[in-house]
Amino acid sequence: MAENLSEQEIVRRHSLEEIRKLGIDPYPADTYEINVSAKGILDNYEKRKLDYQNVSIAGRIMSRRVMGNASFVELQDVTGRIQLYVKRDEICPGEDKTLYNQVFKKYLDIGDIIGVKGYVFTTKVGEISIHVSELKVLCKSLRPLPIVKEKEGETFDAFTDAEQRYRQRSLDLIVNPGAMEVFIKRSRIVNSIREFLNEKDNLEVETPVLQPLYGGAAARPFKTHHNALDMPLYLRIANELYLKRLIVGGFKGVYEFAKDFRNEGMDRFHNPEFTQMELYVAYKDYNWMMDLVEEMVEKVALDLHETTAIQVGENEINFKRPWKRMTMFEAIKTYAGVDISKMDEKELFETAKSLGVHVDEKMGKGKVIDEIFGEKAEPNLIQPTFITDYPIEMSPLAKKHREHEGLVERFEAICNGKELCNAFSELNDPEDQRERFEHQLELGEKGDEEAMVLDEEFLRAIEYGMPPTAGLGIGIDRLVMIMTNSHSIQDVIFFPQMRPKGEHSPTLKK
RNA sequence: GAUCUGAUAGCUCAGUUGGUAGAGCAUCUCCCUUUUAAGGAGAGGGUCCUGGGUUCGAGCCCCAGUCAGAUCACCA
Repeated sequence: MAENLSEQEIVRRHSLEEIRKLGIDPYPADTYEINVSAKGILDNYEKRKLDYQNVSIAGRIMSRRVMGNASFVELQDVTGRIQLYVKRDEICPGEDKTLYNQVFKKYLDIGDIIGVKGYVFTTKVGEISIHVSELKVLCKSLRPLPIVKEKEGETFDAFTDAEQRYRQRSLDLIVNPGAMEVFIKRSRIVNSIREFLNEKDNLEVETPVLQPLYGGAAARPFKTHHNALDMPLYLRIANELYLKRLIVGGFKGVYEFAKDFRNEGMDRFHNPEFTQMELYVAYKDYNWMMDLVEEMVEKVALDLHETTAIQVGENEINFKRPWKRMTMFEAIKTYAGVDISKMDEKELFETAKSLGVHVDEKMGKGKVIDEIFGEKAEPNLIQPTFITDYPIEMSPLAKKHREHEGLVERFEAICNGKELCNAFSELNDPEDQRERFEHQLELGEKGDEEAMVLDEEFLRAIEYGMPPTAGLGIGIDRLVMIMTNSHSIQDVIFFPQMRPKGEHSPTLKK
């Protein structure tokens, strides 16, 4: 074991032992009372000096400048950093100078966690600091920390390696001042949505993650096994079919922030587990749902940024209501220059090929339309836009369009060239639903691995009768990416899935 | 899955035509009572991602692999 340790790790273990020998517990159990934050002091000290005569604060040592019998320390808490002025004769008022000379100077390191008490003052050079009168070791750190420094916006020795940041998120959060920001915003976005939906009298619910049949989306699932029941179970790819059963049961509006799992590729837009918020509201349709989505996302933007205009990459995106609305056919006509609304399957294939859109013989009519849209129209949709009325083949859970044959009452909101949410007037005709499932089974037999399976329990539920219902699924990770101008989904998920690597690979020990 | 790029000290990175492995910070030692990306001076620290190959000699060239990033394809 010991021979694997670096010099610095050995030194820190030695310091730990020395601290113990001096009778100091390097990992004390009792609470440390804190009455102030780093940011609080920096923001308010000038105005309210008297309030900072007896401060108590704890945090991590991020830098240290020892000047003999006086030292400067940067202490970091959750709000930021504050400088400490540690003077030997202040923390060691008697003859015994061990706490300063031994413990503080020799055995404490960058990365250790300490608690201090003292008063706030301004140094000669004008930096607001804490004059320390008491210092307590709260946690000894055994690994050296990357030292990131900043001056006038320039960063030195930044800990930027994306792989390291994702694999060691704790470290990322400690040393990169902006790292917490995105996750705090994520939490605020979720709160904002929850607040919005609760306000409108919807009920937050929880439905199974482990499902005997997976459904509600076109995707390949993760499969697992229940030992006692000796049966396969699937990690949910969506919770749609369960939430609709609750609507059958009589709830007016239900929603769930659901972790969904899809056994597919990973890239900057996809993580195998991701969060989706699904909402179902009885006696409403997709037009009503569009209004709701606009209102909700506008509120999220305002809650987060106090403006509806948000810079995302090179684009400024404005979520102010109302958003543009166009049918899928209109979008294709606008951006690809062809009117496909009256075309049969053969004409569609020819059109797709002439547009240079990748199609193959296995694709049905709906799939071809979707391909054309996805390649020609979607990337052009930067400002939030509702695309409505999708081909029926692609939407086995959506209600047939009240006017147009071959279409369903479905919309997606597209933003920055990517889908933001997906919604429809939910199919509540049980016989139609059964036929759609059967069609999916046929697709499955032809080798479509993402085809849905027939869920008899769900059919039984809607045979009792589900009121007309509007349903919505909105990708929370994607929304957070846009709202925080994050380039990759890995930047908005604390622990994105990574291939195990090296000696610390999480392997099962049996 | 495909293509391109990358992996060197705790961190950020250099490393020339193939010829003793480098810097800054961090660490260690000494000095120092208001410094600030780094107070001053000195010292130590390496599985050059892994495994083969070519060569008198490989961090560097060749082959295979691992992991990551970017782009593309599929999915939210």
